[in-house]
Amino acid sequence: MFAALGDPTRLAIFDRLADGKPRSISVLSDDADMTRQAVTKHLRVLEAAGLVQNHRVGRESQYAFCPEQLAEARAYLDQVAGRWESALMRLKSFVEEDPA
Amino acid sequence: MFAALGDPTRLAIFDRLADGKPRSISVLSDDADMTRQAVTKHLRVLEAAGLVQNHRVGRESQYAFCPEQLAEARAYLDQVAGRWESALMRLKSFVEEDPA
DNA sequence: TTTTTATGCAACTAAAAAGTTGCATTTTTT
DNA sequence: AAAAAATGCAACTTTTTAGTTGCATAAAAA
Repeated sequence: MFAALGDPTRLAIFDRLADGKPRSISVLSDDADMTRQAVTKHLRVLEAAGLVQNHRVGRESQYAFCPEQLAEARAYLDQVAGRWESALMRLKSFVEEDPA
Repeated sequence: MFAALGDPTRLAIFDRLADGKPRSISVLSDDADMTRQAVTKHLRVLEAAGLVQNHRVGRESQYAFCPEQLAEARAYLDQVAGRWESALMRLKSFVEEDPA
């Protein structure tokens, strides 16, 4: 999922969808400087990563923001940051111990 | 920087360094199932993304966890999540308004 | 000082990702 | 019914990324 957000085009699409409004492939392709097919591929990568959801309505396929995986990514980063913090703490108390 | 964490090998290295202990390239290569050179490349990608820091001591080059960019990533995800939340709020109040 | 250990550089190969093109299909619109 | 709009599928090219190999160098150890 970091890989999915790692591509600038995908990050831009994801960011754009964060306002909650679902958008069709063609709408998302309009202001991208690449083919509709390329955008389609990116959307599928985002979908596979669980970052967006897709449902077909009539002839168009709407992609919408999906918050679950986002939360998971945040949780992971928090966990790493937490480990780092406690490592710092241990280091600190090690330095401060044994004043003799 | 999402791209840097997007590779499983790099994520593993990064995760491992989160205990705060700096490690040399060879130490990090020992239990990786790839060449030392490959690990070196990954470390440089992580360094370029500001996720780890490197400093040479004697003949070995020690890589250590670097928290700044991590915080930035968290901030970004928080911001996206925040936008999503307020979009939900607006939608909710739109639905609830105008009971007439 | 000879030998090991830890690393860097550069050229190369291989594989995955990004993007394009052409054509077919389905749903709207006219 | 015919035309237009929105997609999907598949094959293909291009670019990047991952990983390897061989050789050179600097520091530490014997």
